[in-house]
Amino acid sequence: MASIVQFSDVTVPKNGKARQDHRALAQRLRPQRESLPIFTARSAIVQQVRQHPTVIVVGETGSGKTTQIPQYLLESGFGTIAITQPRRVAATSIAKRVAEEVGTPLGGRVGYTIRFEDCSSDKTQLRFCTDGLLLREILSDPLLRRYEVVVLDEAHERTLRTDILLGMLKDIQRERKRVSELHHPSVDGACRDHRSHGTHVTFDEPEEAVPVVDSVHGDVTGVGELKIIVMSATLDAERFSEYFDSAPILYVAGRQFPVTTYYTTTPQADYLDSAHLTALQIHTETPSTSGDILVFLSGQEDIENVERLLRDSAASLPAGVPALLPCPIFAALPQSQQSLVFDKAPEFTRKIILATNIAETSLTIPGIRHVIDSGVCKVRGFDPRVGESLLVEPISKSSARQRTGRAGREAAGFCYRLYTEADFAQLAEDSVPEIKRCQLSMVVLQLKAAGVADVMGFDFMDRPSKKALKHALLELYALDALDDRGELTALGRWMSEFPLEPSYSKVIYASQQSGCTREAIDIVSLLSVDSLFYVPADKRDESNAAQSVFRSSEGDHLTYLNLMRAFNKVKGDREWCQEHFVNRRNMKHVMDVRLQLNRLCARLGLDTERSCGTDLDGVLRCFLSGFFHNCALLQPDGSYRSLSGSQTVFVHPGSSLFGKKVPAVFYDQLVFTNKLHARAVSAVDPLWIAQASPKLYGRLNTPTA
DNA sequence: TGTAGCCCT
Repeated sequence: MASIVQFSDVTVPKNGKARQDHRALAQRLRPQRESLPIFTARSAIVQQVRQHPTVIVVGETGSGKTTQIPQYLLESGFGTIAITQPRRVAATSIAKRVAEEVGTPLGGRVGYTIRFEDCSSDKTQLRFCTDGLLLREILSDPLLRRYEVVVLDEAHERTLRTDILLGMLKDIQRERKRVSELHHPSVDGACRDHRSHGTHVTFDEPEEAVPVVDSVHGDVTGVGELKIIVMSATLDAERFSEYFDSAPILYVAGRQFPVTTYYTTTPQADYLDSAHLTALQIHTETPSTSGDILVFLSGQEDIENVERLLRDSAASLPAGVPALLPCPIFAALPQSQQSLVFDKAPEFTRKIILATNIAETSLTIPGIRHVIDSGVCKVRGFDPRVGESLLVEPISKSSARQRTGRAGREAAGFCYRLYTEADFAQLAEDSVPEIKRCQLSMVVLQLKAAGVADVMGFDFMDRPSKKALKHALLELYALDALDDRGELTALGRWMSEFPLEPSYSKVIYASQQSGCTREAIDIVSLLSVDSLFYVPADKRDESNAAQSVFRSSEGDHLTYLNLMRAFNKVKGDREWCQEHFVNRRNMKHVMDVRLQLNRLCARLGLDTERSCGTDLDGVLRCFLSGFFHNCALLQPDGSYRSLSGSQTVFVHPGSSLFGKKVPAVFYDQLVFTNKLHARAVSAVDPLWIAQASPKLYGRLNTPTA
């Protein structure tokens, strides 16, 4: 019997050559692995993980903690390990590197799983995944029993998903400890000691073992304890340690080159002007061989303004000064233009990269030796009373340090902060965690579905405001996802299966009765990206004309549907997208979401082909059953006033209803920038709104006179 | 009348 396992390791004749190649590469990479600063701490790290349920690891960039610690655990006999990353590219690229170092093909012992892409197998022992994916895994496997260790990387970023994971993993760890003791009642310290010292003795299941069934987690037979490793790049590790019952903190040295930091002597009135002048000064006073310049700005508008200033200056540089090449980069920029940042500049030319926060963590641009930090960024905010906002705010100290560090990746560098040292001292130590500044309806639904009955009492590392939690509970109640005792309804359970905000899954639910599931899934998919079009600042009229072919007089939802139909007709042709200013990468994402939703709906027994044909009013009514709280009515003065908040809202200039006057609209989202802007807006009959939510607008149904 | 930081399922 046991020989089956041994054979599978030896007899793979076809891949024999490939396996040798993998091993040879791993051998070649070995000296490099062993020269990493973290290598000397190898046995200390493993020992700490054996001795403690949770360990905090603090390591600077280049310490190798992300690639090495999982391997150390694997080599020491730990079972299956999940390592989470906040970003998809990080999960895939790190998995590739680690597979090379381990010497096995990707998807074998080392693999990754992200949405739409699973490169793992039942052999996979090191699984790199996104934090959001592990969160969803909890819904189908509430104790994460397939993992012996979970490593939470980049925890200092405190993304929404990291924070929920922190709380849920803490719960799971406690629960697994409880059930593993339940399952081995006769064995006290001795057995656990054995396990925790990692002599990797595996115990056979006791013969008399009967399945242990738990009301929330199902059969919990044979569940061992869960090890948690929290990895952070900043020194705020004490908070993680406190949260995990005084977990030990391990510090690992990094490989960052020194960066000289300069401040302005006086506060700057206009950071765009200062950024432009500072970049010019660096460019003219240092040789272009001393590295490229990276400028951090708040958004697209800033970037386009500084780009214009630089282009003007570039035309009149003194003789003998090399050329300069401004390279903008932000998330909404099409991929083809984004990639210019990574291209080598022509000879005697220096790149000046103008970036948003995207260059702070999401991507690393090679060749940077000078950083200019404006000290600001755009921050998403949420207040149940005001709604969402997106405003320019000062960054935190840790964010400033992160930006500075971007100058010292390859050699010693320089950072120019466009604010005074006194202003720096005034900055908050860390940015406010996302969980305290976003809508929580999806978080609450997920927690409820994972069996957390008392959401208000959940052990958050940073607690969102009571007001925000109550707002989410009320919204879920209005959507019929929770009953009047706050318990998950059958519909709420059904909605939690969807990787969507609850409003959208409600729309899909409602579409069954209206007979427009196909249109509902299409439009929900289309709304899953920030922007379907890319409009360059200097081509607004041109793009307006090109996009008018999709425009529906009823609004954006049906306009988007027209776009998808046209996109499918030309099979997503690259040139067609360019001609119509359609963001092809985002459309690709839309089509991936659509496929996933179609499969999920089919699994849940929905007829995904049910279409309403040309009766598109039914589609809009269907959307109201999820968006009745996002409605506005036309006022006598021609403005729109939101129904639930009584605030004046403005139709976004990019909307097909911009400048039009209709009696009532609903919108996908409301964001305050300089004004309250409604994005993705459609016209509806005011009567439909009242009918969509008797709970919220019930009184509107009864005549008052 | 005038415009969207970043990321995830």
